Amino acid sequence: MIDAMQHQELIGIGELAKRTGSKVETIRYYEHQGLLPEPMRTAGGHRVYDTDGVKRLTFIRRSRELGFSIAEIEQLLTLVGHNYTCHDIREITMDHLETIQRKIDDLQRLERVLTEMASQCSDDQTPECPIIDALYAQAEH
Amino acid sequence: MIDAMQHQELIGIGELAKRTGSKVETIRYYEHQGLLPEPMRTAGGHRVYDTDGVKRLTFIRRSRELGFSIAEIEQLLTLVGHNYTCHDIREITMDHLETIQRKIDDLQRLERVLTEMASQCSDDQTPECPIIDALYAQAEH
DNA sequence: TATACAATCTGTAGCTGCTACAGATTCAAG
DNA sequence: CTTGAATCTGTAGCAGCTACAGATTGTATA
Repeated sequence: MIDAMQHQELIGIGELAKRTGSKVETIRYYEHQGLLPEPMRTAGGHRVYDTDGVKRLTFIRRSRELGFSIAEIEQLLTLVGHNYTCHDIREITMDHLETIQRKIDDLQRLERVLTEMASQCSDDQTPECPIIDALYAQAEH
Repeated sequence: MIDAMQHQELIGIGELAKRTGSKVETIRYYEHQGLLPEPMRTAGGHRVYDTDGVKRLTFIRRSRELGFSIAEIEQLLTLVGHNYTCHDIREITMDHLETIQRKIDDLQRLERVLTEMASQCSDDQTPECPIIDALYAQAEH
């Protein structure tokens, strides 16, 4: 039992930031948002983290890199802490995937319209520009 | 000369919003940001717009729909007001296009990674999930 | 004309996900 | 013990709106 409380490496917020590729302010922000629990403190009030802190923040950072929102990460972390199934997790992931695909579709539409517009430009020194004309035009439908 | 100052239809901010598909608050926001000039007022202080207002706001709204930022729209409007060439306008458009293409690339990378992850899920009721494993894993490089 | 109700007014706070200060304190090394 | 780096709290800023609150104005009907 006492052996179970093994020596844990304790680190400050700067070291945590370095190990997870975060910024110190971002860590405090996550704490404030409830993504990270309030850590232990030194006598002077500085935050102290153990390896659990590193793991949790790594999870958060990787999730953010994959475009999950703070709210989605909260969901994931809550599930992970309670009882989750692979099915639950996959569902959240698939929802997120749909959001991303919608964004891609939207941007590709913009890309097509802008490319088409630019292709009609003379690209010379005259003040006649089909792009400007198009922007002033009322939306047709 | 006097004939040049023809009867202009004057409308309130609500009607302007309706005609351009904006919200009233958005119009005031654009004014505050300097995209729209300060309009005339009634004796009581309500904003009054003419057809120029409609045209300018239409321009802004169409530009926003195409993803141009407020700053880019300011550039475009300044050019349009001064002396612009088709070349100038096309350049701003091409810059914007590049930004959009970068975003598409980023999102497509996410899409690939997430699809790959989800494909490895058993999608069943067990608490073993390759997505969670991947999120906890340290980034390799 | 009186009244009611809609529209508009200004100003401020909230959203997302951080980032960047300021000014005070604490920690660690020499 | 001193110095300088790290950390502390709290607040404001970024984009592009949106959403109030509380006061005023405009307009249509009785």
